[in-house]
Amino acid sequence: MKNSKLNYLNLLNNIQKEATTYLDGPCLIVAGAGSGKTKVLTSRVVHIINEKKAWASQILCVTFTNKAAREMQNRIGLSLDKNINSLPWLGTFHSISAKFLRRHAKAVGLNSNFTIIDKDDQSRLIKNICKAENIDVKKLSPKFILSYIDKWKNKGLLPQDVIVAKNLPLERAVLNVYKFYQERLKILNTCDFGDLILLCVVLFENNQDILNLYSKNFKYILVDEYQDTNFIQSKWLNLLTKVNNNICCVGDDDQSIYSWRGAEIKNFLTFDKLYKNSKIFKLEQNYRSTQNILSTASGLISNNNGRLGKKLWTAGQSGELVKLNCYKTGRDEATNVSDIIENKIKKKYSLNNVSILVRAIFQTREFEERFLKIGMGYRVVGGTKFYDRAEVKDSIAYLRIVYQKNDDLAFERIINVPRRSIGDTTVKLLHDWARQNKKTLEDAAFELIEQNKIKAKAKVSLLNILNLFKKWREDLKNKKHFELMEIILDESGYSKMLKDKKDFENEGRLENLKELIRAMQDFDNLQGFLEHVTLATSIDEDWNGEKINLMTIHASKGLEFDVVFLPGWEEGLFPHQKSLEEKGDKALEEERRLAYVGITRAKKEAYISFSMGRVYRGEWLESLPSRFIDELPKANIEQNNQESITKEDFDFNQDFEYEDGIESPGWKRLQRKLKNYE
DNA sequence: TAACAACGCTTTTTT
DNA sequence: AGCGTTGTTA
Repeated sequence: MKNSKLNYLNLLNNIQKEATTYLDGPCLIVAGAGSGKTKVLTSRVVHIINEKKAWASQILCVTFTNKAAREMQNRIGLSLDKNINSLPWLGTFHSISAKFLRRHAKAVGLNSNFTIIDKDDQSRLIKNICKAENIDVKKLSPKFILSYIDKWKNKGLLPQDVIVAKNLPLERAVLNVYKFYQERLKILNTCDFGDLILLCVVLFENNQDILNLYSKNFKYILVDEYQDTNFIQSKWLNLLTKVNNNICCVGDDDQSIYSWRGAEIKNFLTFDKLYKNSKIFKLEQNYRSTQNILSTASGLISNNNGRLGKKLWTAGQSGELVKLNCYKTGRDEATNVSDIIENKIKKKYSLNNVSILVRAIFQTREFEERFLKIGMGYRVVGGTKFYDRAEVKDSIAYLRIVYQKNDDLAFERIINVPRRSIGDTTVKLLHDWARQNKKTLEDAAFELIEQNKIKAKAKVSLLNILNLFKKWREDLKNKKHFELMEIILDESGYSKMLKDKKDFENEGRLENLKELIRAMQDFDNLQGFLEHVTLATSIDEDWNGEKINLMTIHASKGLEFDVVFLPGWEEGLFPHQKSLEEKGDKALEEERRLAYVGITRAKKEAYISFSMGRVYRGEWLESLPSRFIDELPKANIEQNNQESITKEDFDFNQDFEYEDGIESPGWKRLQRKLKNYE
């Protein structure tokens, strides 16, 4: 044990060691990209426990993604005694909040088995409200309403707290919907993402005893990615810090990229105002990237104003120059990137350590098409999530309604899937009654059947499915949750529906459901599983196999790769037009930080590229290189002559199919493969 | 109620 | 261009 104790401190540089061992009182660690912030955070936890300053259960550790949480959990587990291998209070803001709320649900008007709803459900609920209130969704779109609600929640405002100026009728209308929305959520015993955090704050503010319980318990609070917290999260933290005043926040102002989600960099920049006598540490030695990569990133970010300011340096090698390539079309870009990977990268690095980082997720498509064509393995991190697939969502909706009978959104989703002749008219009937009586759809169903208000055919099937719900709820008591899933899929006729419709896709759908049942076995109970489903991030998906990674730059935060490709550096795409239109200069700086995050993901090699035009929304658009390209320091960049790229394209005969002109290794391999099939 | 056509919106980023 | 929603017809 002595050994491990020495070990974790010896692995740190001086400033990291200071930051790790400074335990008492608030502190802010400004940690540049690749400066070992996760290492410091985990070492801190280990140090607190080793020094017997607190038990594992007295440490609250908040991260932004489940992946980050898991990684920390692993690292901490490795460095501690066998008998303490996990922190019960390590997780994302959302997962920890859910834990608080389940324990004290009654205090905020919920039942402890509340369900958490996602964007889809939110949207459906808003649509229902609009329908009932005769609001024209074309004039006031659910998306618009939701963005407002989100914004208000991030600022800690429930409907009664929102003040709208008289001359803003639109906002008043939205507020009106917000009121109904919150009311409905309560009746359905559900919360949305925003509620998880906001309701915790409400809980703590209205129940000093509960707040005291926790703020006394948490002797140490650690927060990762602090630059991306929003107002309500910062308040959440502040409340919990009340008794012990030991909060340690880690972050990097240059990596603040979530302002559109309500993140307030102000939290980070004014940390010392909120927490008096706080200590600030700056980690500036970078252990990740070569000097050239680092200088490129630094040069770029130096164009931003209002930075806290830090100078990243490395003791490592200067490495290769950062490559800057120009292509004629988006397709050329994809082709050439795949060729570079084939010719050079693949020989030196594992594909898992190669990543293509894009501004917007649709950009991955061009690359996917290329990789499919040449048979190169890839994974899209953050594309459609497994749990977003229709059949998976349907199955989960069954579980939800069984678990929690108030979940109207689940009820509505599956009541006529598979078809049971419970059509729109019947559902509307249920809706109207439920709304008038402030009850749920299931209550409405029972009541209206009683009153004989439902047509014979629908009535029979409705009774039938309601009985099944009842039976499954019984099953839940004495069967495993994944066994229940099989029973439901069988008895509801869902499996049969998929099997009967014999098209090619349904095979895959059945496979997905098998996978779903398998995935459920990783969880102890239904509640744990359902919570995972909604709070899981897209980044949580498979990391097995030798594959190139494709993802947005946002999704890449906190990750690192040997080689990074950054395509699509064109005005309008990066920096993105929409963001500039909405927020102007502020947005430009955030876009620049995004570029900075992208470059600093690279350990050994970085390739930046742009194309002179690409197909956008079905039509060809000429484009200009991104202004960020001009901001890259020339000394660290190798700019490739675009002539050599374009010439090749002019050479091949236009009569051929486009791809016939390509003689890349990947293309040749594909040809070989096709031959082998013949 | 299912099949099909017409329309219109999309693509910024996500816990 | 491609998808999902809405409207029309049998």
